[in-house]
Amino acid sequence: MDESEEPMQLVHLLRGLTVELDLFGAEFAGRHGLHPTDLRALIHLLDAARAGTVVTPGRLGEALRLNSAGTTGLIDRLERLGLIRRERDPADRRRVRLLVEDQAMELGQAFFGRLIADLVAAMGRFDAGELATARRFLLAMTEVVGAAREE
Amino acid sequence: MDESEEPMQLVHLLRGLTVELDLFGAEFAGRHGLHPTDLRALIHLLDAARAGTVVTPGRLGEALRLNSAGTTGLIDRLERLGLIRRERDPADRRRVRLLVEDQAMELGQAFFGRLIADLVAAMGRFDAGELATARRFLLAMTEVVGAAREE
DNA sequence: ACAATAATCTCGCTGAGCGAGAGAATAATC
DNA sequence: GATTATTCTCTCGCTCAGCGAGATTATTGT
Repeated sequence: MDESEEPMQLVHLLRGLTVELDLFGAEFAGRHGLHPTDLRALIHLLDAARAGTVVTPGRLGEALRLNSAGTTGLIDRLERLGLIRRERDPADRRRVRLLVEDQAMELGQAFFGRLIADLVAAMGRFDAGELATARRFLLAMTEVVGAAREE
Repeated sequence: MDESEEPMQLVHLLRGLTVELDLFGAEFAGRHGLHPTDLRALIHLLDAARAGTVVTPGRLGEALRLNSAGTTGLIDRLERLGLIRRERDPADRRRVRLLVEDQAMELGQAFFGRLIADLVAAMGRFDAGELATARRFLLAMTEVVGAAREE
């Protein structure tokens, strides 16, 4: 591993950025009585809600790599905090739908709002062509990591 | 939050990338009988080893946001796995130095090696100017997240 | 010598997540 | 249309990571 090469600098930057984001999330979670897993679940649920997708315990557990027992515990926790609600699916009554409460939206806003505003502001110092390059770069890196995950 | 804006796409890309990297790490850890925290500790120790820095339990715990009891447990685990070794500092004998074993280097190589090679290869499809832009971009984003962590 | 400070470890505990399997609803096969 | 197979969720008992409080050992200042 040659540290002097430019690509290695970029690899370290990528890693450093993910570390910072993780720490940011962990600290936010801690301040609000959540666990890192709870926050990840919340993010997933909010994304799904915005996309209009139905999330069931099974799907949530799969996304977070938890088994069914752990997933039940997670949902119990979030429900106890008043962030989500269980509701039987009337069509297929084996299923349970997970619905996010308004309080969860607000929490998500508190978490992301400020950070996103700051990130977008920082992006303002780049011109359109540079942002396009950054997007291409991030897409390429995401693709590589995704591919590496499939062995 | 307007999804159609280009900056928002970039924010989501950043988040998606960190998620992918986290999952990659978690899956690697699981396959090798490690916990996510163990892997993070290993990365920290390997970085320090390459930089020639002495790592003590106190410093490690601070970096990972663990208290002293949790840190002791973590070090016990890593030592039991033969990845690190404790050694009293002869200068200040209150201190313990954490030394990484060769096996840990190999594990780190197994973890990073392939992924880094793939990432660097993907960077080959960008010219020098584009890579410089990507670096500036990542630096700017890292700075914003870091600043946000300090309230 | 004798506090005061620093670094690490021990003890007891809480709780997240796992494995195994139960319970309830739906789908498939005869 | 009864019986078996399948799907989704939940319960139970357990393990172990990490916490709070405090003990232990080493160093530094007066």
